[in-house]
Amino acid sequence: MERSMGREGPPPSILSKAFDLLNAFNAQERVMTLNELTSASGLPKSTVHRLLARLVELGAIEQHRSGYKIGLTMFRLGSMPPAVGMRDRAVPYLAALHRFTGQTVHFAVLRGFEVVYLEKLPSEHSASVLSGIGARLPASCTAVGKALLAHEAPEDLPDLLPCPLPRLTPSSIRDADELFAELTEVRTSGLAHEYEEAQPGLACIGAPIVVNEYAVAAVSASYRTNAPLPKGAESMLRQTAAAIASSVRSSLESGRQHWFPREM
Amino acid sequence: MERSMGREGPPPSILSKAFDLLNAFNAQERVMTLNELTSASGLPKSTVHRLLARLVELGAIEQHRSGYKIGLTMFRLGSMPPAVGMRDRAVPYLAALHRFTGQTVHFAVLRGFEVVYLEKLPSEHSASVLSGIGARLPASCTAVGKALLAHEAPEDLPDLLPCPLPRLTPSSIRDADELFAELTEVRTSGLAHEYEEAQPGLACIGAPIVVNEYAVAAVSASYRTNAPLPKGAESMLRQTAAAIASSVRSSLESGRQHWFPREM
DNA sequence: CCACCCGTTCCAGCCACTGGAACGACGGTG
DNA sequence: CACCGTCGTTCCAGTGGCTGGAACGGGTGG
Repeated sequence: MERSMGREGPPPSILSKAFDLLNAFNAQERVMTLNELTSASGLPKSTVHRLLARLVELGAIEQHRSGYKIGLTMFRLGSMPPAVGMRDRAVPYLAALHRFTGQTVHFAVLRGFEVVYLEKLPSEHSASVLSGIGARLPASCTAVGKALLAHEAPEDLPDLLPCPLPRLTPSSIRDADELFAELTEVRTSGLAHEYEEAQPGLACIGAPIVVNEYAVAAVSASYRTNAPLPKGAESMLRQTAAAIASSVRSSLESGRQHWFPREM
Repeated sequence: MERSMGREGPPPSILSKAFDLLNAFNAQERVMTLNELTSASGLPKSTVHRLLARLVELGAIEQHRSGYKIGLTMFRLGSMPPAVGMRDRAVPYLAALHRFTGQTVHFAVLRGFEVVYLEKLPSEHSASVLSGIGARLPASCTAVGKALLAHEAPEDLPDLLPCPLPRLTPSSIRDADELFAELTEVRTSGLAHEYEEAQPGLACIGAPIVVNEYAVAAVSASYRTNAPLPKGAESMLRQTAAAIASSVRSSLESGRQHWFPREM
């Protein structure tokens, strides 16, 4: 279908199809039927059926009265990335920040030029489904992303930046130099800001979690543009980030894990 | 290798090998090298190398300075099973129980004849690595397992029970009738007990989380056999289970999810 | 300098994978 | 009751992705 062009795509392996299928599940409808999966994944029905049977056998998918859902094998594997350990350490502090601000709190790491959300504590009235757990967003459009990019080695940045910066709203940064300017400001102030750059009507303050000179993750608190954050939010955010950083730092020293923080 | 016998195993697909590889990662050493994975998975080195390359491309595995670790794609998928939503609802109550008892708290669901641990809040001095998050244990050897089995339809039980009951210690139940007797007692008392049946020196009290006549999950608190639980532990356990049950129940009514609880 | 371990690459043969098409079971409709 | 649409399931011959032993190169240590 997309190989009609001269673009010689990589030969589709059964593995990539399997993950296409798994990725066809979305967080909203956690139980999907075969035909839904067929159209959502774009694979031939016959192939989907065969793959489902195999994946069920492996526990990656479970049958749910004539429907399918992600299985607990995926849950087991999904709790194994090193970053998850960091998330677990951070959660209590995130909860405190969440209680204090009453707004949506995010916790994310950087992968390439994207942020990946490891935790999200939603505010009461959160209709937003962007930025669910595990979701990826362009770093330049989010407060956590700016906080993380600001602490990357400046010489690495040009390699990371996609040539036309991806944008989620008209307010999203479009110019690389403008981004650089913001990043240096983030580095001095210790806080990153985002105003309707990811989603209209929403803004965000973010703080990096710095360990060994690197930002291993970032926290943020978002707020509606028509209802500002409580007064002490900024300092609370700083405290949260600092507390998580020292927790991570101590786990590096005492723990048996000898990897460097930047590779979470 | 295991096809030397007349046993005609199912033809090994690339998918099963991929999951063999993923399952070769264990929670302790979260970053593994190619040769470690080769021997841990039992696959030919060449195959492992090829699979790793593909899985890295898909984000299922990430490279970590000449090592490999589970990637965040797995994290994303691993947060999608419906049971995870239930876990998130339960965690605050589990934390309260954990604070009260000071001992290891478990939260698990039933899959076939095995329990799968969705959450584990370890006590201070927990050396035990059995029953990590996502791990599976024979239901008959654990308190959560007994609590869950007790609320299964009695006519389904014989199909679930493996013919020789799997045992983890000399104290593990070996007789099916003995198990049945215990289950009826669990049903009347509302609590399940386990004494050195999963691990020597450890015991457990478990309570089912009952919604719509079915046990959708179970909680347990474990304790050393030489240091009994605090006095109010049993009633606290009951309260915890009841609180989680009503939370789940309300999420079923208000929520958009219309599946039956037993299929978590 | 050699021995050893690790990760990487190569390649011809085979067989698992492919996906269009046909089938049978429901459930709603005229 | 006949008809139609939808869903899950099964079939099958062609083919190209998978296979894994073996050989290669780079690094470390003895």
